[in-house]
Amino acid sequence: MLQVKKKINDDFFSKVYQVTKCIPYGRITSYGAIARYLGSGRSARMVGWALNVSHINQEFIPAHRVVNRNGLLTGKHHFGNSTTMEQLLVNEGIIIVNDWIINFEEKFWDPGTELK
DNA sequence: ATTCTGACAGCAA
DNA sequence: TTTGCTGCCAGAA
Repeated sequence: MLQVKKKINDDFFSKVYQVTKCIPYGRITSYGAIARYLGSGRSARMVGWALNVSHINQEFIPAHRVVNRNGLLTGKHHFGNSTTMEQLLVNEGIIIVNDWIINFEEKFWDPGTELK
């Protein structure tokens, strides 16, 4: 059918939510890692897009644990207050200085490796 | 229907 | 090395 309405519930977004919700406490990952895990390595933008609408989701999505591959809190501005994301991460043991995750590699959590 | 944008990432110059 | 463009997919105007 032409009008096959894609259900967001079973879409790329949902996968992003699943993976994101699987991120353990005190761990972080990158958009690219998630995108790669989903099969589209270069569709990292979609991951960010999904997280953008994740706040509409009923479940709490630890989107603050998802940063770009540089370990920079690029999406901190989308958490209401610019400090919310940083606060949450710092609260989980992530060391952040000037929006940069110092122990990024240390706390990095790869869905493709950790999750299966 | 077409165009632009978007919480990225990779590659080229 | 740094800067900039392109690719990716989906949604909004």
